Amino acid sequence: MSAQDGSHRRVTPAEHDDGTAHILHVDMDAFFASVELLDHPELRDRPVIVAHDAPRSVVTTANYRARRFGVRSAMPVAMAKRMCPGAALLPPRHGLYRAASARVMHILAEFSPLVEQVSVDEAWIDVSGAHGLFGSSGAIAERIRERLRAELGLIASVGVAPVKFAAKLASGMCKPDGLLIVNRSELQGFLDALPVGALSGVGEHTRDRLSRYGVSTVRQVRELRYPRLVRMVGEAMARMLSERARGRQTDGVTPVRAERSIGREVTLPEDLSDSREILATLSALVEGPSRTLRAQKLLARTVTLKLRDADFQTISRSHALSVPTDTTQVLVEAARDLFIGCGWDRPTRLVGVRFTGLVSAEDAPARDVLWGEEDRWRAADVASDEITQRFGTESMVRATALRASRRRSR
DNA sequence: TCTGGGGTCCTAGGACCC
DNA sequence: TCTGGGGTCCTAGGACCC
Repeated sequence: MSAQDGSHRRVTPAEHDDGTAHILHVDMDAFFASVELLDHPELRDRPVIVAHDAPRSVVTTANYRARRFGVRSAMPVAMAKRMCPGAALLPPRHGLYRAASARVMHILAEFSPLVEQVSVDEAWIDVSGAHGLFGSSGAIAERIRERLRAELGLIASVGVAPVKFAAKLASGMCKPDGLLIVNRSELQGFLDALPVGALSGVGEHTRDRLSRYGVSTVRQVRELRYPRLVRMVGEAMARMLSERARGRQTDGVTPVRAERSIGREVTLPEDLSDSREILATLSALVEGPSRTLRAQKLLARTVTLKLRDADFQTISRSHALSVPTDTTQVLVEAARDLFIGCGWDRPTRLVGVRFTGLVSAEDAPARDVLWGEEDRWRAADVASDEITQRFGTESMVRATALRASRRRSR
């Protein structure tokens, strides 16, 4: 409460830093809403919700003024509106946020080459090598916050700790507009007091499981014997929990991580029952991620179809191709085959497609030795990519998708 | 109030190979 | 004649994060 109206700002003075914490976690406060406010200064003092104003839509971000009314991310917009009728509702503009994100990351990169971007609005920075130039970790954290505010008009909270996960915990705890430094000697005490659910990776399910054994704090996790923990939550989760509970983390700040999958999914405005329409939606859906594959010079090995029915039952079906591809037609056919093969006949709420098993197109065997039909489809892709690049993605629509949309509008 | 869309990672069973 | 065990890949489902 006090932190939310700014009267007790949670800022550790930089002098608290004793030189044992070198990882910063920078987390932008209410990022999308803050970026929108730069464009809408007249809304500065009002509750602002970033979300599509549609029946099945959920809240993407809300500013702190709206959060006071109980509005939260992922909450249905209908509910948010009822909780906070005076809020301004702004549709998300992801291009704008990506651009702002790039400016943020650009500033961070000036302090250290070791910047790991986690999402649009978050990054870890390892400043071990930066003290000579910029001073202590605490001092660097302060300078970063000042520059983001002065140059971009954006507020960030920063956590400083000896390991990544603790830095992230710290930034979360001093939000908004805060700075929290956790020195090595303070780390165990800091962790012990936390509920397990505070750890990233521990959600509702794991929390419930642990609570059935009477375990609810990080300290209790630390005091469990390892085999028992494994029985409770499984091997990988146990390993992670056991390490974190002791303040340990082996992986450091890794600047670039290769993408593992590319996909797209849509929740339809109304449930669809006609399988021809679902197929048409699916075909159109494949276009975007296929283009992304080609733009990033990647090939996909596996195609996964995702379907959700009116009762929220969700299934997935996947198929590994014999040869990785980036050809839209091949990917469309794989997706269609999966749909036809699974015998789905329920009213459909969501359709999705995802490509995994990504490999670099450069590493793949040269495909100009291939012959026949796929070559012609590839030529069509090249032409279509050129057109969409010049005139936008709306300019090209697969004929099957077009027929479906005509059918719907009749 | 009725549940988005972009992802990552893990589990578990079965096939297949050595 | 019956049977071990480990590794890897594929598939389906689910937990989790922002």
